[in-house]
Amino acid sequence: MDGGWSYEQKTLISELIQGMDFAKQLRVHLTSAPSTETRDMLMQGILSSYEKALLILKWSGPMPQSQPVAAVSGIPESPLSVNGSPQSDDFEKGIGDQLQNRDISKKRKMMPKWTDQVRISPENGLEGPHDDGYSWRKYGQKDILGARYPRSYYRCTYRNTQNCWATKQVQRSDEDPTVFEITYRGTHTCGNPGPSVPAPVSPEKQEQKQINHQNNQQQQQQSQEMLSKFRAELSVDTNNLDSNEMAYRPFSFPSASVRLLQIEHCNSSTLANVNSSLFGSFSSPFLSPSTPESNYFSMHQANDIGQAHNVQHLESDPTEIISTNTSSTNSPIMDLDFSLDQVGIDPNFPFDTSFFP
DNA sequence: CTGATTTGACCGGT
DNA sequence: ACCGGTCAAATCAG
Repeated sequence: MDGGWSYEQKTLISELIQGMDFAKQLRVHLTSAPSTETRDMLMQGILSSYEKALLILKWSGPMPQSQPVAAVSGIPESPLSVNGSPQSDDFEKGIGDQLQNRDISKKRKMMPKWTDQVRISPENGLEGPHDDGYSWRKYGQKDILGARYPRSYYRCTYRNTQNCWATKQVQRSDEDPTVFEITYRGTHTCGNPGPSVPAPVSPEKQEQKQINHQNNQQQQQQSQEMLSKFRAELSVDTNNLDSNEMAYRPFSFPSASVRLLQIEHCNSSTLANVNSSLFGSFSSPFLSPSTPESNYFSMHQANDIGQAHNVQHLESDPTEIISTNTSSTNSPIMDLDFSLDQVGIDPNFPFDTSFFP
C-alpha cells in the first residue's frame, strides 16, 4: 500500500505490459494474417494477463483509504452504492468454502447487480432464439406492488450442479410494454457460456407467451402484437456506437435491439465486477467468431466509469440478451475492490475476463 | 420419463 | 405487517 513497488505491483505492471504487448501483436495479426488460432492464442494471452493483473490488484490492498467513493468517482444515482463497509469479510468467507444458507443471502446481497433496459420500438421486432449462452431456469414469478406486469425470476440452470449463483429478474415496464427491464445479479461461475450451446428456450419469450395468456385482453392483444413484431426484424440503432466500436466489430448482425445498460447499484467492488462483465461481453465475439449471438457493447465513453451509462448492442431477443458475465470457474475476480479507472485501462478496449479451457 | 414451468407457501428484511 | 425474493410440490411439455 505504500512506498516502493512490491512484488505484486511489479508483477502487475509486468502483466499489464504483457497484455498490452499481446494486444499489439493481435492488432498486427488482425490486419495481416487472418489466422484464427494465433488470434485466439493472443487473445487468451491478453485475457489471462489482465486477469492476473486484476487479481493482483485485488489482493494487494486495493483501496488507499477507507473512502471508496474516491475510487469510483461517485455513482450519483446509485442508491446502494458507496458504502465503505468492509464487505470482503463475509464475502470471502462465503467464497472459499461451502455456502451456508445464512451466508448465501448475505452474499447475494452484495452480488453485482445491474439492470438492462431493453426497448423494442414497434417497428422493430425481436427474434427470439437468442441467448447469451447461459441457460436460465425460471423459479418464480411475483406480482409487484405498483407494477402492472409480474416479475419473473430466473436462476442459472447449473446452480446445483456447478454452484453457479447467477440470477436475473425480468420485469416488463408498466408504462411502456415495449420495455423490459432485466436485472442481473451475480456472475456466472458455471463454465457454460454456451456459444456452442444451442440456446435452450429463451425464458422471456415464454414469459411473453405466458403474459399473453394471463393478463387481460388488452394486454393480450398488445403482447401478441408485440410478439409478432418481435419476430420481424430489428433495426439497428447505431446512434450510440462510436466509430471505434464499429471498427472493432468483426461481423454484422442481422437484427439487434437497443439496450440501455445501467449499473444499478454498486460499491467499488461491484463496479469493477460489472465492468469486467461488460468487457467480457464485448469481447466475446472475438473469442468465438462463430457465434452469431455475441453481444456487443458500446461503452459510452465515460471518463467516469461510475456514470456507466453504457449501451449495449446486441442482436435479437431483447429480453434475453446480455448478462454475460464472464467468470471463469474459479475467478475470485468477483470481488475486485478497485475501479478500472485507477489502472487506466481504456474502457474501449475489449477484453474478457473469462477464458474457457 | 425427465426436465422445465407454474404457483402458492414460506422467509427475511424493512 | 408488508413486500420482494425463493422454495418446492404439482403440473406441463418434449
